[in-house]
Amino acid sequence: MRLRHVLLVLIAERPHTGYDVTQRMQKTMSMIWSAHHSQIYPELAAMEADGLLTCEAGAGPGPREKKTYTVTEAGRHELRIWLGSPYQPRAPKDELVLRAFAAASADPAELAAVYEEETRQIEGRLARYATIRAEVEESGHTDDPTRPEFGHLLSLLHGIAVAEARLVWCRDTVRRLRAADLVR
Amino acid sequence: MRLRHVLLVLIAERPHTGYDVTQRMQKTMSMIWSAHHSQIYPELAAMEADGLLTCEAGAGPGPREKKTYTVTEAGRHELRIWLGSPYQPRAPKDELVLRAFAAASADPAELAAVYEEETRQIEGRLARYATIRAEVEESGHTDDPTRPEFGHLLSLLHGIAVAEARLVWCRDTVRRLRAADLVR
DNA sequence: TGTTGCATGTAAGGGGTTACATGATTGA
DNA sequence: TCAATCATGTAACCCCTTACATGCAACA
Repeated sequence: MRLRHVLLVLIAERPHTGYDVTQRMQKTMSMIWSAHHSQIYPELAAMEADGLLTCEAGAGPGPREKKTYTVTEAGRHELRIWLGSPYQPRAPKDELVLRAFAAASADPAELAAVYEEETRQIEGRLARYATIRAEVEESGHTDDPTRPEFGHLLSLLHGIAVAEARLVWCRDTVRRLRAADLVR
Repeated sequence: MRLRHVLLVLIAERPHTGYDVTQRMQKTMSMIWSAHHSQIYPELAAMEADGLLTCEAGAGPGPREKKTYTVTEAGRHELRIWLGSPYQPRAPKDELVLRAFAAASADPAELAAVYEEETRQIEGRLARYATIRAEVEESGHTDDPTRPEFGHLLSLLHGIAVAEARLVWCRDTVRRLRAADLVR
């Protein structure tokens, strides 16, 4: 039931439609979580049935109604319980690291190219994070723990820290693989 | 088809039984990947059916035969193809970061306790990584790209780098949450 | 007139976790 | 005698991705 908590977090900030949630996941929230609308719409309906959300329906642009969801008191309670509960990490499943693990079965030059491309990707991501960070900090609410921006900055700082660590690792990996390729 | 590649990587090093693979995932490989035996046994059977593995069966300790799998030439080919193919990252889904994102809906002191516990967990993990690193480096094969230890060290260095970055972030997050709690 | 954005839904299938199930050997 | 280790399998269920499906409004 992890998506349920993601949806509670977002809708607790302010009311959202399923479409709004989908957009936020694809854009600003993409370094934390993502989900497809095909997963979001049924879950929102289930959460309403369970009393965590209420729904206000109105005329929509298409053939169906547009539904705006709001968190109920029961929903806020569930959210607080979850936020204080012990954290149980999932096993990391990282294909990039798996490939490094398998280096002995690879062509070093080919594998080095994969990590070189990844350094470029991470550099781009870091640039985007820097832009978002400037926007969030400009809001002036990042020291107020009752404001969403406080938490947004925290998660952004995580994204930046981990991306930087991976960037250094990727560069070192390219260097080691190139050295290995010369020896060969 | 991601588990398939993990199994190819491990069995390409040397023949494994399903039990061997399960053990390695739970122990030394846990920072890269993990899977339960209920997923591994059927996948090994499917890979044999697809010609990526061959299987040698003998008397086992229990009611069923013990099966040792070896990678075929087709399996090694598939592995090389995958290692050189473009990397497409999955969306990160990190509950710890999601909680930070939701800080505005949390009790700051309670949330700080969650991150304090996580710093302790990471410190323990880093100590275990250091032990494994010493063992791998002692083997003396970490500069030879044809040896499994070369790749093992690379992935271990990733685990260490990311764990250290997260540790710094966790400590900073505790500090920010405690400061917020005082203001409140 | 064709594409993008808004807005909501269903269906099929892949991947993963938890639980159920069996049974021999070794060591405390 | 009780627990752990070795060893393999199935079944139910949950979560997620990909693809199918509809239709209006605005803009180029």
